[in-house]
Amino acid sequence: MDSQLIVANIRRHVPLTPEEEAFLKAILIPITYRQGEIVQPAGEIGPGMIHVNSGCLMTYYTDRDGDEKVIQFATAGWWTGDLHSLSTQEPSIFATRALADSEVYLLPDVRMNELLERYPVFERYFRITFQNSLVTHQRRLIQAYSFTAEERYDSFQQKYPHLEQFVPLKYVASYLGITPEFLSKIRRKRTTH
Amino acid sequence: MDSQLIVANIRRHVPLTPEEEAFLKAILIPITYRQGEIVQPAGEIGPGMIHVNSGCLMTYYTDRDGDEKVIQFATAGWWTGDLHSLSTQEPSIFATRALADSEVYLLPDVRMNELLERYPVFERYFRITFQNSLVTHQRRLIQAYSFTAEERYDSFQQKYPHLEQFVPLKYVASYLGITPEFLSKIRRKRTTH
DNA sequence: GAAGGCGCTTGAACCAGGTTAAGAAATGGG
DNA sequence: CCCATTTCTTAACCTGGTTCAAGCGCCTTC
Repeated sequence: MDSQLIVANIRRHVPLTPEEEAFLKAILIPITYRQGEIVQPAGEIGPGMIHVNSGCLMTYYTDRDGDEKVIQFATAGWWTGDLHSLSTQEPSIFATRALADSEVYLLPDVRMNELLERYPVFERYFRITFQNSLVTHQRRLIQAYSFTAEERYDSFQQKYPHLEQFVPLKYVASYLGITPEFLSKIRRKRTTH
Repeated sequence: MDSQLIVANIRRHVPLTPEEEAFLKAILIPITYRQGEIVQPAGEIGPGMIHVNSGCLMTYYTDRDGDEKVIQFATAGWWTGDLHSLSTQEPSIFATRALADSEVYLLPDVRMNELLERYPVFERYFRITFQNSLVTHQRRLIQAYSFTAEERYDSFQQKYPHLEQFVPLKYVASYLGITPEFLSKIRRKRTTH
């Protein structure tokens, strides 16, 4: 597996010395998953941050009725991981699963702390990353409250142009906060003009 | 105005040397607002991060229909500020208003960048702060999609036990993503057993 | 102290989206 | 290749929440 993507992504936000880059590469653990495999089960303490190199992961949780509610999709270049579990060391309520064959790098919790302590440039990098992610989450919250399901579907299609082709629609519906049946209605309206 | 609270809040997450503390204090600008005053209008570039020392602010935006949609309330000890406007230097779509007489510290954008460059401990502090805020936002997103309005109202009352007494109910309704009329109905059901 | 103006409530009609159930289409494993 | 399971769609009906319109209490302000 090739660590070009992750290093390039980091360099888009902060400069890295050869030493910093080498240290990062040394602690990253490459893992591959087949479509459908569980990357991280619910109920365990999150092992660390995961960077998607190729493929697609989804993070979800199982609600009171046993339905799987999708929190986010992570495609190439994205970070995922249960931040709450990582900072409190409590078991995660989220699970993560590969929706396609995927290559990821795991940045184990303990190693990440080492990385942050030794090289503050990574504090900066993650500060910026979390800041950006916060903006995205704020926007989704606004959409959840003031857009209709159909508008959210539009915006999903724009944000993830390829996902709809290989992600089961029931997960897309879940991500949008609607039932698969209602997504079906929206899609029919689209195709029949 | 007294900077004990903000320093204590930062110290809960990272250690500060006297020098770091002094520099921070030197660049913070204390401002007070009367109830109802605009802290930050929409359409301007965000001036920086705002830390609430006392009182209460609300951040909202005005949607297509001219309705004010509340994004968040910020009480003593909270940071607020338009992260998107700050990082892109685009005009903010959010406005912030004081819901009660309030004392805040403004950390101006340029000064914040200086602070982060000189003292990486603040990169760490904000990394942790944004990380925690991300967890909160994730949770609200889950609530928006899988809780009923009534459950969201419960959780609002737990999170902000005092707010309901002095915040106009129409803003509470907006924060919950419902109309004032429907909040009224929920409340009636509560009081009449 | 009358006249607004604003925030809150009420009720009735209405709609976006959910529920249930059943069939059609796709997927996958032996 | 075929059967079993899962996923997707359709349709009829249901409900949480909205919209609209009116009334009420409580500040202002003249």
